[in-house]
Amino acid sequence: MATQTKAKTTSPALLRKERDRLVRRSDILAAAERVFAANGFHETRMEQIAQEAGYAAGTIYLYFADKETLYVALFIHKIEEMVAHVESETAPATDPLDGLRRAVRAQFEFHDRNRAFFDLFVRQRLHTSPGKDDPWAEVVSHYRRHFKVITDLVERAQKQKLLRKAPSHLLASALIGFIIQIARGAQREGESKPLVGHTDFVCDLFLNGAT
Amino acid sequence: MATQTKAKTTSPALLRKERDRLVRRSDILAAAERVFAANGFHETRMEQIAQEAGYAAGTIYLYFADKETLYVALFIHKIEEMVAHVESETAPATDPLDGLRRAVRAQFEFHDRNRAFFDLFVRQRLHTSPGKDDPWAEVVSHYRRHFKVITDLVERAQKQKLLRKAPSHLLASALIGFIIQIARGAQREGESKPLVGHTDFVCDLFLNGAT
DNA sequence: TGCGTAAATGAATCATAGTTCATTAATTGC
DNA sequence: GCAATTAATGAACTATGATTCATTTACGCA
Repeated sequence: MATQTKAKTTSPALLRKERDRLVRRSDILAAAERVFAANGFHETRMEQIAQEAGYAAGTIYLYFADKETLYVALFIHKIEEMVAHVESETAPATDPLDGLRRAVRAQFEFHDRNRAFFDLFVRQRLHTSPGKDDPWAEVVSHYRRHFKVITDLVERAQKQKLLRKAPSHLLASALIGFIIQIARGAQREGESKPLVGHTDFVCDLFLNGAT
Repeated sequence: MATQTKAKTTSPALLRKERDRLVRRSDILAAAERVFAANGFHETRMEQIAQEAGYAAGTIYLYFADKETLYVALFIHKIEEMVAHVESETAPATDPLDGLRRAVRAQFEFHDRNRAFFDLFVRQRLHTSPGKDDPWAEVVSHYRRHFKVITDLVERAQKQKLLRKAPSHLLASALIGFIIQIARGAQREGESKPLVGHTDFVCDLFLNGAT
């Protein structure tokens, strides 16, 4: 095989090993997502995750240091997915308001595809006590990226006088808060209709008010 | 003793007993509030609550059946407090829009006085799996009362053509979602300014939109 | 086909906290 | 003041579940 073509790394079928390992890691992460999303962190047993992934309990520890590490890894993975989705859906926007509409839709889409996880996400404590090197600090910084996508759109809209003058983070909060609240309401009342259908209403209300 | 003056109940200084017991119960509840609010349910040790209340660990069990019962009791107590506050502040309103403004202010006030608990509250899972007699079902019904205060105001405003035609629960969600999101943002960024200051902005944005 | 390495297993370990309850202290009525 | 009743204590008991690790199994390579 054309393996060690160049330097020290790039082993032969050792790459396959590496890749397989990542695949298995992903499988565990996927199983963890299902179980954590259904039951929350504390109510989830490592045993359940292992079972869901088709492994024995001990095996998970070959891939993740401990339960919390696994949980944080899952969070970061999912937030990245969410941000990526919103960013890519937003990219083709013709103007900032179109961008906001796309962001709202993308947000609802992610939601509809990740009901249980999203609930976990919005219920996560997002303020880390400064001082210790809390693994959650990383999650918070990812969360900020998500928030920033919206804030940036708001700011661009403001520059073009499409939105009123006001602290952009407050306008962004209004929009995001509304989305989350609708989602949680639907969850609480056990509704199963997709949420994307609310996109236009949300945008209209946000832009024009309830009057 | 002038005990059975009339019928069966109303004992002499047995009433004092009863009252004292309730006071001690309240003390424990207050201690529980501080500790739960600071650390969340799972991270809170019964030992801590006992200490905070100035009792030994076992004593709590003379007043509450177990940890969850205590937690639920606290929740119900606080939500009642919140609803009562919002209702009483809303009552003197001259018209539905004034009522909404008062509700927003009252909500922020409660917030400012109960930061930590409020965070606990908004992060609580509010959808109970139907089937079992989950003690949380009671909490959810209390939550609904809170939500209903806003919804009713919205509906009255709609009847008077002060607000657009739209499902009242969605308009209410917009308003509540915005309030919650602002509060969480402040918490996340460690801001300590009171939130009541946002009242006018929130109302204006809700009524007139971001344009 | 057989050996050496890497991966998986799952029973055993260990730690943590919720809860109990025999004992002690306080309070009340006579 | 002194039993009797009630409340508080906190050490001990349990249950639970995360994590470890000695053992087994599977796999890659010659």
